[in-house]
Amino acid sequence: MDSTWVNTSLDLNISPFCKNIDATAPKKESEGDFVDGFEQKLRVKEEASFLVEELTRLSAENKKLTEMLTVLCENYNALQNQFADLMSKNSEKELATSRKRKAEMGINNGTTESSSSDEIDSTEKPKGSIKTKISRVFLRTNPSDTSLVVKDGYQWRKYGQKVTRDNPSPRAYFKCSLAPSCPVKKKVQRSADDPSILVATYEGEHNHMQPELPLGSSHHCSSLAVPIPTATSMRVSGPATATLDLIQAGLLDNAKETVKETEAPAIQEILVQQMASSLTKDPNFTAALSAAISGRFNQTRIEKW
DNA sequence: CGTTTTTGACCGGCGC
DNA sequence: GCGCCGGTCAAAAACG
Repeated sequence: MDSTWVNTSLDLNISPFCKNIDATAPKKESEGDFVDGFEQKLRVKEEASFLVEELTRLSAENKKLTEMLTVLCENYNALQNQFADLMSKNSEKELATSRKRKAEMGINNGTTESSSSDEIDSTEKPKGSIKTKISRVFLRTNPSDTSLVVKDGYQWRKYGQKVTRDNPSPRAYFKCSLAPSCPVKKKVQRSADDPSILVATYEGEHNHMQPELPLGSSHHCSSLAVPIPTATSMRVSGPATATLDLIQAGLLDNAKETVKETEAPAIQEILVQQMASSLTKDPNFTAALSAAISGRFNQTRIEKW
């Protein structure tokens, strides 16, 4: 486990321009009256060479940052896979106990999970025969906001609401109303642990395109939720409590349809920000790096899925 | 007046 | 078989 962690102590010069330029720039018009043309030329030349040198140094630093980001992403993916493996085992146990399903394949054994999971897929719903893909989205909202609305770009029609046993807050049931034949369903319920977190569970895949968002509602809107295939969820301790949605092996292909490059899911942003904040204490660097990771991370996800 | 939401009834799976 | 529970239906109400 320890081998997957990255040494996050960076020794990078974040704002070289500020320091160096400030040190060389203070002399201006006050002296300008006393220098002749030759000295002015010399000064401009020195400044130019300095800028070129600075540019070269920044380029090298940029390259270094890019490499570190690559390593960071690789390590993150490795860690994510490890966690998914661990939690997929746990979730099977959870499923067996909470839903009290028939223990026909010795699910609690823990040593035969690979073969038993295949059996689940083939025998769980004999009459349906269509394996619906399930994904889950966690969305932080205002706890006082009682509407179970998750903006995900699709149009939903509510067809039911239930108070479940394990959670005091009601669960809302939605169907996709964009296409009559669209089989996708969505369940939205507040987290029992943290009422400020909405948990939206998607079942099935849309058989139509996602509608264009109205002008003005930017794709980068942070409240736009993006479904991510999941086996479970984890709580991350840190500056800001965040809910992560980790990927279960075998469900990855679902994300191809649901994750758009133009959308900036709040979950990813929070995750990325936390990764960046662990790199350095410099707030400027944190902001710059988190922005860079966001772009890089999205790109990585798209390429992978 | 058409569409959406609400909400109690109903249904099926599961455990006892 | 009965009761519990999650999910769905559908009539009524609310809404634009």
